[in-house]
Amino acid sequence: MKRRNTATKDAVLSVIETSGKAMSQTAIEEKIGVVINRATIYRVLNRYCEDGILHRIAADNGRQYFAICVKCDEAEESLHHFHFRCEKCDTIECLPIPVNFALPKDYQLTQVNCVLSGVCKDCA
Amino acid sequence: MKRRNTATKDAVLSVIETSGKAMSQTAIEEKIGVVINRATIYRVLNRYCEDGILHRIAADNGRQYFAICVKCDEAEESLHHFHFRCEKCDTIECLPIPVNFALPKDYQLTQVNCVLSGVCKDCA
DNA sequence: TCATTATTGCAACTTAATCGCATTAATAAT
DNA sequence: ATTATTAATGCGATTAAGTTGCAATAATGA
Repeated sequence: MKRRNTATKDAVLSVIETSGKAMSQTAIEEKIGVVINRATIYRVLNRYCEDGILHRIAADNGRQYFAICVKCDEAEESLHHFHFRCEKCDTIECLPIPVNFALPKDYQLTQVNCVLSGVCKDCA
Repeated sequence: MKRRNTATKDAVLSVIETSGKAMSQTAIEEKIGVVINRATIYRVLNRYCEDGILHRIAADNGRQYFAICVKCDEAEESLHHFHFRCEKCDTIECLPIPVNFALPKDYQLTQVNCVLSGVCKDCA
């Protein structure tokens, strides 16, 4: 399944890059300027996640947000940082705060999802 | 809005207590033994959350889980612990690991939701 | 025992996300 | 440059989680 370059893919990534934050499908659709089908946006986002370009954050509002992780090319450990979801502007940002924990014996880890919620500095 | 005692309420709480873990509505409905409507279970769970009996965990699978927090009567800080979601047995447990972080200036915190996922000790 | 109103069940609804399928279009082969 | 292959897209339908309106039921207090 070799990937092809399309305007849609570029546009989606560009919107997220510009925002500098993690975005939901809805937010991307609103900001992207052109009309792109919802299913297509989700498929583009899922492909980017598979390819390690984006990472997915499951927020406590039950929705998915997608972020470009500047450190995704480094160790997996770099994924272990906190996210902050602002309830006012509906965005999520990656905080430069590492998540530290020691899992009890015999537990196998596959995912870390730490989301703090409240009001961000821009909306305070 | 004074609360009334019902068999349904007791049964729901009892199932969660017995499991010793956080449970989803689906899991509760399966384990509870009697037929209780989905909407009713959600309403019971939401009421328990309002009353501080249960707390709600938003898992990275997009679903809600409900747990009896033994420390809910203590300081709010006690809520800041990690949860572990086992992908095999579909339960979430509260880990005795505190979540530590220092929020950047001007951020206001209202929620902490930290979920680690993988395989728990019982399923390993 | 009766009145009040919280609780419940049912069906409909909302929202997030996915999926099947026909069509379009990016890339590789000729 | 033309054609063949198949990834990507749009559309509509579908799934799943959770909520809501409303009428019926039942817990509590008078």
